[in-house]
Amino acid sequence: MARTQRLTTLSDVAQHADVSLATASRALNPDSDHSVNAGTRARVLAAATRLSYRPNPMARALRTRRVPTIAIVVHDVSDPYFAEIVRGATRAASAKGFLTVVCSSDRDPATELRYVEMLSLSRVSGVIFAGGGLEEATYRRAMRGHAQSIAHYGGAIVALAPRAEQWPAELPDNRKGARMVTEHLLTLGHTAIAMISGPATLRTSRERELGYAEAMKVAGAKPWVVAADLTRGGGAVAMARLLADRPPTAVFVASDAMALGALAELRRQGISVPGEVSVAGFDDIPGLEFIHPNLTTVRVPMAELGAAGVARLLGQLDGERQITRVHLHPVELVIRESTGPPPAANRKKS
Amino acid sequence: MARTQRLTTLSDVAQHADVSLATASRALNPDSDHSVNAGTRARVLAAATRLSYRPNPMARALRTRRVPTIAIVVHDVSDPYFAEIVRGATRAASAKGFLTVVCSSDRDPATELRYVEMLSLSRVSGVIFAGGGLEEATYRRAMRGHAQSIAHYGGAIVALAPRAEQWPAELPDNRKGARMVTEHLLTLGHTAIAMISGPATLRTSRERELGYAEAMKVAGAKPWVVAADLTRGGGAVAMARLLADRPPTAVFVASDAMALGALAELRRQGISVPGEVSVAGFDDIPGLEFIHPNLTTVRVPMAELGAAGVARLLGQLDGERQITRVHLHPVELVIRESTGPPPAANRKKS
DNA sequence: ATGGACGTGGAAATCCATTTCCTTTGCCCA
DNA sequence: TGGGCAAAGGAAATGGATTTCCACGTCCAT
Repeated sequence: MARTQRLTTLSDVAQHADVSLATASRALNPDSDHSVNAGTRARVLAAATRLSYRPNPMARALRTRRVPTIAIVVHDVSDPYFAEIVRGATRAASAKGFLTVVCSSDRDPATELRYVEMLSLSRVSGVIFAGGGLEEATYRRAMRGHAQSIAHYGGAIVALAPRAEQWPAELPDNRKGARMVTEHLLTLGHTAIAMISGPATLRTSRERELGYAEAMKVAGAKPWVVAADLTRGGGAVAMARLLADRPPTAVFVASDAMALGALAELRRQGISVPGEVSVAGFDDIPGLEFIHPNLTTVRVPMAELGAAGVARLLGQLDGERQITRVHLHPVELVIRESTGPPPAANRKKS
Repeated sequence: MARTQRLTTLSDVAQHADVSLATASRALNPDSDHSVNAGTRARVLAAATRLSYRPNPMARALRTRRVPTIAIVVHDVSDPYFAEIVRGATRAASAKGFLTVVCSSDRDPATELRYVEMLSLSRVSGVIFAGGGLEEATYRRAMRGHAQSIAHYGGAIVALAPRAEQWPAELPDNRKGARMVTEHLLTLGHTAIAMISGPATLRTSRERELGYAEAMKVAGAKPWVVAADLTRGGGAVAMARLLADRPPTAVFVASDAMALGALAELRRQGISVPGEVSVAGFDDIPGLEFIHPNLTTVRVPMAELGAAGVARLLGQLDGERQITRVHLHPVELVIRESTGPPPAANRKKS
């Protein structure tokens, strides 16, 4: 097709600067332990600029056995939670000269495994797992195999959600966040507080349930958890189920996506929020201030999580010593409009 | 850190199969025009399997000057419109054994240009531009340079939004969609129909404005366009501006993101939708059915656009003949709750 | 019988930057 | 003044696959 034109190589630069290949390389990579005379370096740099030299990433990758690319595996790029993480990660990565490949498994474990194998074969510098993994034996075995081969060639792995695999991790403080938001509801006077949680197989769900249960226990209130799909639709279905049963005065929803669905279902049934039922979410995805009522939630620093994952990964590659396996990122309660005191009738009871 | 262990190389395979390096390579890549004896090939294949040989992608990339990855450049991964496109593209790409790198410029032209240069140096197989470009001279010159070097090494380029550069493109039928939605509002009886459009520098905005203007002209109504940032916040600001001026009875907003902001502003001011003002969006981003009122909009097949972009790109790489430079994808009017007849007072007037 | 085509295999060049080893030079100190 | 050492430069090996060029043998046609 299009004729491939020869770009300027290091040896062109070396010739123009009248030095050897080795010296040219060293002049351009000052990190090396081999020093270069200031004058010589200046000559090389000048030649490089003049010829607008760009090192060939493939040659460099072949020699250094490292691709300047990191991968990020998510359940769904279209989910704002993951999208934000990706945003933070790509920004941090590109600042360090790394490209980011995004692999979206669409919540299918087989797809995820296929991706990870592909990544391991491509010898990416590292893989960031933004979402949780399954506990299932086949999945875990396959994943362990891939993780091992990644480790074999010197690739790094970082998780941004709690996982069975004991990988280095940058995690939001799920448990504390759940406790905080539940305490907020309790303080408002609620006692019939239900929780809509994610799938039981996900550790993130379990951590958030734990925080909720702790706060409820301290207050002497009875926990009441419904599991749902981690999507808007899942939230709507779960809320319908709660309402059909014995309507709570407050609902803690384990993710904002689900909370949006729950809110929609409440409106569909003409139930006022927070007048009759208070709703709180988790994550603080962007745009919550544009929906009605503005959702009370727990802010998870998603973009920061992504950036921290990249930093951690790069640190590992540089052979930095790992002090702790898990870094916990603080979360913050954001009180907006969707939570308020329970209706008078209920308050009397308590 | 982790000692990088030597993996089996092609020369290991060649030794075990007792053939030369060249023969081993040819046996494993049957596409070559150099034939290999069936028996010999079997020996090589057996050895490869036995040693669980995997070709080193870096070495291969260095030699063939091509990496099996395609890049997709977006304005903002967190924007649902782009997220959907990315979803469609990555899925299609991975089905063909390609990885996808996502580059999010965060709406900064300089960042975008940096990315594109990086991509061109990395010799990615192709680049998909999901968003529009600027008209500004400096930007266009730089972009032309990068595009040329991509073409030089045989990389492909595809656009998913109208751009000044005459690249092969898979585009939504913006003009028709805008016309359709405007006609819908006119049919409902509106005449004071304002449009909140995106930045004038974006061709997508201009195409949508064109469709709107056409429909308005046919109906003998006066067009009235306000430009805004292509974000929720931008939509809110623009709506506030419209309301402060001379409130229209209907507003066509050129993107759902902006429409969400506009809707929020209307609610903030206590204006009922569609009772007092009708609102229609564009794109049909996912989740619209969970916001209130459900937004009338124009469905753009975003994921399909992404997939079509990948298919087009791969076709180019295979040297397929391009019949037409631009493929137009049909859009569809989706009437939901946010549009209705104008209030009685206004209807009398008309 | 000879020239040419074709099928099959190998040696070596190639892609291009990084990194070993050396060698040379200059300086300091004993 | 000679030994030791550091600084600075270069030649060549290295990473691993693809591809070019060449050689050899076989078979068909002239």
